[in-house]
Formats: sequence, C-alpha cells, structure tokens
Amino acid sequence: MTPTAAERGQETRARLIAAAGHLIVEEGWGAVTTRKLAARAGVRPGLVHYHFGTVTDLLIEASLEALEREVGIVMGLLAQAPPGPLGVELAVTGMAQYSADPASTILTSEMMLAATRNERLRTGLAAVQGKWLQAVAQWLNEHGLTVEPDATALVLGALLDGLVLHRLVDPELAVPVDGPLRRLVGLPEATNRPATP
Amino acid sequence: MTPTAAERGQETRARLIAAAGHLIVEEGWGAVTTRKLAARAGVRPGLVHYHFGTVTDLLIEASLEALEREVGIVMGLLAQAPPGPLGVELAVTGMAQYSADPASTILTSEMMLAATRNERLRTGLAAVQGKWLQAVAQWLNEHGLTVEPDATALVLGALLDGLVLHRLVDPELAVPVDGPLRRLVGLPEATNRPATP
DNA sequence: TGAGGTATTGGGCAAACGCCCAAGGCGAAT
DNA sequence: ATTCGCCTTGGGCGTTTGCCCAATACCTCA
Repeated sequence: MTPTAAERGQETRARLIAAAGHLIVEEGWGAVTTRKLAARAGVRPGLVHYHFGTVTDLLIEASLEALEREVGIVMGLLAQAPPGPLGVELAVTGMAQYSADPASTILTSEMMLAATRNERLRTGLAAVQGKWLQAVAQWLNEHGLTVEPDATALVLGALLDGLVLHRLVDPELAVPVDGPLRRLVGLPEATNRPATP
Repeated sequence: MTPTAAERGQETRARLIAAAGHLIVEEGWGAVTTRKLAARAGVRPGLVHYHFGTVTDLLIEASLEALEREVGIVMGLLAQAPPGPLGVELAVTGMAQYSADPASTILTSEMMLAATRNERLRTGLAAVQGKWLQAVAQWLNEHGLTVEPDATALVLGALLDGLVLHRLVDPELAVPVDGPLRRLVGLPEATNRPATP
C-alpha cells in the first residue's frame, strides 16, 4: 500500500510542475525561484535540482504541459458545438463574452515572451500553436466557413489573447465586441440583440 | 559651455530611462537589475538609486514614457492617411503586412503582465490604452466607418499585439490576414489582389 | 538478510541582488 | 572667497540567488 520510491518521485515531480504553472502566472516567468517553487510544492529546495537540471528546464516543461492541457480542453468544447453556422455563432458570442479566469492567457503571454529569449521554448510553443491553428481552421471549415479558414483561425487566436490581455489592464473596458467578431468570421449582422443589464 | 550639475543629472536620468526600455525588451521585466541598468547606461550603479527610489519605479516610468512615444508616432501616421474608406484600406493592408521591429509589442506585453502585479503601472497603462482607443475610434468614424467604431478599435488594438506576439513565436507563420481584417472593419472583399511572390 | 537503486535531507558555497551612505567634486549664488 | 545645492564616487550592508553534495532513509530483489 505504501508507494514505492519511484512513485513518490513522480508525485514530487508533478507537484513541482504544478507549482511552476501557478508561480509563472502569479509572479512572472523571471521571478520564479528555486525556493519559491519548493515552498509552493511543499518539498525541500534540494529536490528541485534533483528532478530538474535547471529552474528554466522546469519552467519550460511545466508551461508547455499546462498549455497543451488548456488547448485540449478548448478543442473539446469546440467539438461539442452544434454543426453549421449555428455552432460558429454560439462559439463566437461565447468568445465575445469571454472574461473567464485569465490565468491561461497570462501563462501563454509569459511563454511567448520567454520564448523570445529561449530557442527550445520557442520551438515547443510554435508546435502547440501550429496544432491549435490547424485544428481551428479545420473546425471553421467543417462549420461552413470556407473563406480563408487558416487566416481567420490565426486572427481569431491572436485576438483572443490580445483581448484578454487588454481587458486585464482595464477591466472597465467592457465594450461588447460581438459585432466586429461576427463580421470577422463572416456571419450576418445580428438582428435581435438581447438587452444587457 | 560646460553643462551645469542639474543638466548632467537630467542626462543621466535620460540615459537610465533609455537603458531600462531596452533591457525590459531584451531580458524581461523581472530580469532587469540595478547593475545591468547602470552598465547599459554607462553610469555607476549607485546612481540608479539616487535618481529613482526603486528599480520598479524606474521600470514603470521608462515603459510608460516609451509607450506614449510609440502611440504618438502611430497616431501621427494614421493622421497622414487619406480621408474616407481609401485611408482605412491603406491602413488595414499596411497593418496586415505589419512585421516591423517587434520591440514595441514586446514592451507592451511585458507592461501588461507587469501591470497584473503592480497597481500603479496598471492605472498608467490603462490611461494610455484608453487614449489610444478613443483616438482610433474617432479616426475610424471620420473615415466613414460608423458601425461600432469603439468595439472595432478595441478589437483592432488587441489584434495588433496578439498577431505580432504569435508571429514572434513562429515567424514561418506568414498567413496573409488581409481578408479577415477587411471583413473586420467592414470593407468589401478585395477584387484584385496583387500577386505575392 | 544483505546489496543495490532511487528519493530525500540539510547544509553550504560563490555570486548577484536591492538598497544605502559618507565623502568629495563642482558650478551658481552670495 | 565662501557657502550652498546638486550630482557623483566607491564601497559596503544583509539577503537571496542557482546549484551542488555527502549522508541517510527506504523499497526491491536476489
């Protein structure tokens, strides 16, 4: 019943990776330190450099893992959308009101900036980004949006991050963006808009 | 002819602010240190804390100053665009091919993330952002784009940053985004597209 | 039961960190 | 000529950093 040494090791690794994901968002990529990681994971500082060569190695592995999980979740949601333009409609209006937990956007932005200064992270991030782009383009295509699905997917992805980032700075900035988004994906103008309190 | 002490002081201040602007982009907000700043500015380390209370104070002042200068430049360019939809057309296609020096986008993103963790920076950044938004919305309106100029300006600004950031990670990602951008601002589809080699 | 392997402990090292300050330099004002 | 005020020097304070390592605990398997 007691876990083996190897199992405890995997548990410690996982705790450190989870701690890294939180700390990057809360303190910023460059402010995550060996001791903060250990404290957050509830382990001794020496373990950080037993399981990972450098702090940067841990940050890269943790952030890529978190991002891939996030992408998987969003793609799962997209897959549940109704077929045809109605699905796009729902997804777009959902995105327009997107004001959920900004942690994933902060993490993504931190990764992009860190990727500017680390080639290995840049490569890994580009791979995830490409996969996401291709999947969304195909999703758009399958939902009847056949005009430039690739370009539209790129713009949509970039827009999502940029929008959340801007709102983060000024939460008062609650301008509804349904209209521009609808035009972007080629949907007709909304005829009846529900009253927003 | 020899500068007074006060004049030399202003020169030193300016050199430190310029150094901070470069270092934030090159090393990341959290990795800018007293000694790196002094070395980059060509002054002694002690001077940093003579002219600025803390390193963070210097970073905030430098980044806000750089961003305001950048916004001023872009708005000057917009002011030179021809009137009417033709001006929007030129500006949009120019933005679509925007792949200029990404330093300003990196700086802006670093500021947004740092603003998450510093209320004073958040306030200052929100002010600049609001000014930019209002100016672009008015510009769009004056150029005949009267449908939701505020929302469109917000989407446009967020999109600019997001696009550059994504391209930074994957420079191969050279999908032309003219089409989605044209739809976004409500321009008709382009009829004759020049061949791109 | 003893050997072998993995995970963990706890301490430590050199370097870099933010910030501080007494002493001195040097035009400007008196 | 002397005082005044700002800027600069050079060094140093205590803390924190990334990374390392000998010793130990504990499970597994022969």
